[in-house]
Amino acid sequence: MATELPKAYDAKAAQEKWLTFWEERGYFHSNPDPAKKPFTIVIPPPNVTGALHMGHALNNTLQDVLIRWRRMQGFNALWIPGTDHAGIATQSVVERLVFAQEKKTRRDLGREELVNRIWEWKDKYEARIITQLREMGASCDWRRTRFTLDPVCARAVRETFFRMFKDGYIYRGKRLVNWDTQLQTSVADDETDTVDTKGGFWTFKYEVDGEPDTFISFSTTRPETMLGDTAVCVHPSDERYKHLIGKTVTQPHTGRKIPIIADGILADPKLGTGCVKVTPAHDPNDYACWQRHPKIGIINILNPDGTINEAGGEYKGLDRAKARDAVTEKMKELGLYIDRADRDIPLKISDRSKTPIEPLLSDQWFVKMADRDDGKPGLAQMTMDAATDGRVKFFPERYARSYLDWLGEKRDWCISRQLWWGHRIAVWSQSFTERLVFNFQRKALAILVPAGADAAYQFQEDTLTIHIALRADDKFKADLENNGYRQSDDVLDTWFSSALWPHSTLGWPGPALPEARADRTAPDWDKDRSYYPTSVLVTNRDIITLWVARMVLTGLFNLNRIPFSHVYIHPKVMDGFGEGMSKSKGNGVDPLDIIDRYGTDAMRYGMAKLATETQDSRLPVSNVCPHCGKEVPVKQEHMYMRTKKLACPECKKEFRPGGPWPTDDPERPTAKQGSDRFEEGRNFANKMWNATRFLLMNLDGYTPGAIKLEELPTEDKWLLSRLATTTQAVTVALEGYHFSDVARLLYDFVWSEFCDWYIEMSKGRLKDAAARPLAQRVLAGVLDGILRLVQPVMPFVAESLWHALNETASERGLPSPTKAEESVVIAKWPTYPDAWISAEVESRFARMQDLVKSVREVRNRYQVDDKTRLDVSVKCAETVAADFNALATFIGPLAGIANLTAGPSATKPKQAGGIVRPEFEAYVSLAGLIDVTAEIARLQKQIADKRKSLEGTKAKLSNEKFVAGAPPEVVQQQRDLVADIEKQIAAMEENMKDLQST
RNA sequence: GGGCGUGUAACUCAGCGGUUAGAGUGCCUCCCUUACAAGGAGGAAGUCGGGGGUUCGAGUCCCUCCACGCCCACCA
Repeated sequence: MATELPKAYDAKAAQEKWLTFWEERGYFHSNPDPAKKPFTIVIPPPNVTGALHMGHALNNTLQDVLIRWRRMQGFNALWIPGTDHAGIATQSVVERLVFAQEKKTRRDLGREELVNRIWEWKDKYEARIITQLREMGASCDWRRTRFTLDPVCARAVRETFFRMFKDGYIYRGKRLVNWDTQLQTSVADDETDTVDTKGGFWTFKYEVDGEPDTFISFSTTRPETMLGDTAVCVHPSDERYKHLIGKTVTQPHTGRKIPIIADGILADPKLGTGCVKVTPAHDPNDYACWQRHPKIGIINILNPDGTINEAGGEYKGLDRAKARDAVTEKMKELGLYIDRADRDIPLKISDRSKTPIEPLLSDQWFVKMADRDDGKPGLAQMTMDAATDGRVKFFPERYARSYLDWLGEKRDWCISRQLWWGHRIAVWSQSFTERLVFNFQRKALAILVPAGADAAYQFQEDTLTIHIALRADDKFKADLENNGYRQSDDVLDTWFSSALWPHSTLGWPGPALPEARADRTAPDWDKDRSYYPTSVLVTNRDIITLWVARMVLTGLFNLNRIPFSHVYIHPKVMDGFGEGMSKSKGNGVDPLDIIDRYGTDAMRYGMAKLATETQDSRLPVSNVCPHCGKEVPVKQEHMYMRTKKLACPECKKEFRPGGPWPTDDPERPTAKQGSDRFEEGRNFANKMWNATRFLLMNLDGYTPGAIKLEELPTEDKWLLSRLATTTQAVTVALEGYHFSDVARLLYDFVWSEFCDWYIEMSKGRLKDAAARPLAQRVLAGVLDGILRLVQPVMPFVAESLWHALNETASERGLPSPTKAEESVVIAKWPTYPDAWISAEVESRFARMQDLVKSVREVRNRYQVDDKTRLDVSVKCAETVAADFNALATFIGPLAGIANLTAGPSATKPKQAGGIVRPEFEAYVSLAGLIDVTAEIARLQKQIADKRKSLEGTKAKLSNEKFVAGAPPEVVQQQRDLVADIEKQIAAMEENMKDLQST
């Protein structure tokens, strides 16, 4: 006797149970295995800044679907999890926290202490992220969990930096950074906000040297930068100024003679006066101009605190705002001031200090992307080639373009960051004030650094600095430090370590050095390299340039092999108003809210469903009232924490809208969020649960056995045809990363075909002792296939049902039964014979469905009693082919079914609705119950519609161009259609006559 | 400014040159029928953003306009 399942699927219980089960069995752990082809994915490591959001839920669900599917297909599937230290983001989160709690800045704490605090934070959030991933069902190999700052990754970073440094790909250069004058640090672009601010637009003039009364005028929004002007620039083809090019002007505040130059990129004749002052050290465009015209020079006028430095002469020490006034005043005195206009100017503000950013020139480390003339490959070109020659393929293809366009600029990559949280740059430097000393030290290096040491040097001529990079912390590091060399304070850009992720996680460069061995779970590159290159990278489009391109770059640089052959870019989850989700907007949704309310399987199904080819997808959410459970749709004003309380329209009690609230409020609980987009998945899981429940209740006396297709009843043949078709389609969809199709195909087959039709039809057979064994085998066999197909997307419900089924029917399957695996996770991905797919059977079945639907329609329209309903049903059933005798119990007990035949019909199931002949007769015989007038009107309209479509089709066929131009099968299709419509019209007209005669 | 993408039912989305444009949710009617009310049966609901064009044939391809989203650049 089968165990009876509870009435509804309990997602929570299943999740707990199977997570433990899977892990105990070690299904997700992978070891190199020469007998199996590897299928590898590395997770895009989530930042340890906080909790996972819906974007992660989407990203990880899709990866898990692929991994679980490939595992079933027999691949050696490995999914490597991990997290990213996310330099700036994490450091600033912790700095803010420390300041909020202790009123201490990072300077108060010091480097070591701050870094310790961040490690504590990291441990906490990493654990939380891993827990969340596990709860989403991610089948990662947890024993291989990596962190971009752990010893294994650190070693890869150090090695890569060293190699690039040694080969001259890494160099020291100048760069304008966003300088925060209050925090006295540089900040990344994404740590700044640009706001329109009221400002001025000043116009001044400089007098041309040697030509009294000849002036050249220009405009600026930042007059104080005149102190750092090193040129005045016009467009080379601008007739107004052509004659002045090559002459000089005297910068009045500093007395410097500066040239008038021509630069077609910087100067735009149509803007302002057509002439522009050039301040290379304090403006990105001017800086670029200087790079094109290095002889004009570059002068930094700012101290790190935002005051003017000695280059500003008499203005030295003034704050930049005061300097602005003073400089302007001076121009007025000299009669060189023209005017000032009010103007809204975009002002960059530091996110953290909320003070204006100053562009400031500083020394930074760069990776050179351009082509080289020494025979070594140019990194950008090399990386581009991998995509153009198809070694790396993008899905959808169009994203290759962002990758190529961006790399095509071959802009150098600034890799140093003035932060404390990250991989500290392993370069020891010393600057000298005298060239002689510099040259001497340079020669003496051979003595300082012993032969055979893994060290590389660079000599920076402009600052008389020697840079020494070390491959590891060798013994002589102390000697260096004793001789005045200091390790750089800077750390590497986070993307530098993420760029190595596909090979650093596998233990490259191996074998492990002592510091890496300290990590007991360290991978072994010698063996694990067989997982490289990985199979597919699953990520979103925002980081194609920042991350994807750089992984390809370092993969090629370090290993001369691409890191992955496919890049699948999935859509973004937007809020209900079409905007991207972000912390600052406060419109994010917590996946745990969704899991809690709908179950993990439902969340995963929902994620798969929205992963369509082209579109970003909106996720409108509701606040679920914490008091009564009422769903209150989220409005835009609820976000950004603008609405602090909401009253439930149902129970009138107050709560806070869901969102990232900094503190709890016992008076006003925060609502969890829900979204009806996950109901489909929840219902689907429950549907499968109940289909299995039904089967288990009808499995008494089950015996396994092979089936022969030709001996099966039509509905079985139909079901197997649909199963084989669906299985093929799902496999193809997975191969092409069409996750939405996967979800839809599964849903349609299981619900609309297996449950709605087949199970209903099987009920009669299950009561019939003779027919019962076969029906049981087919049901069990098909359900077996369904669970396998569903497992990658909805593993928890699949596993629950798999085990339930194993209890009574552990031997099952089609066409021949086999012993089921102990878990659906490791079951084989199904394949079925092509020969099962039969258009003829499907068409016959469709005809039957049409008839049944018509009867139902009539029944519904006229609320007839049971006796009459039976009459209609009988009448209908009599018209159905004998091989559908299973219908007996489906539409009503059957009496005297004759060998009536209904040939194949071109009608498809979805075209039901038109009333066809046989059952029409039946209900016409119920004349007393029918509203004849209404029915006639209805028919008339239907006939008119048909006529119209008939005419259209006929017109098409009488068009010579169509007959000649369209493909023959299309023409034939149209001819069939005409015949079909004519038949339908004839039937309806007959119906009409019948009706009129009543 | 450049690039990419999107406008299809009340909402969220499929549909990728060829029958009468589909699904889920929501809505309306009936049904607690021993798998499932998280269910069953049926129904209403769309000049496929506007305008041109190509084609025998256009949600589907081209042009253009209008809205929206994302990325990159720029705003002396």
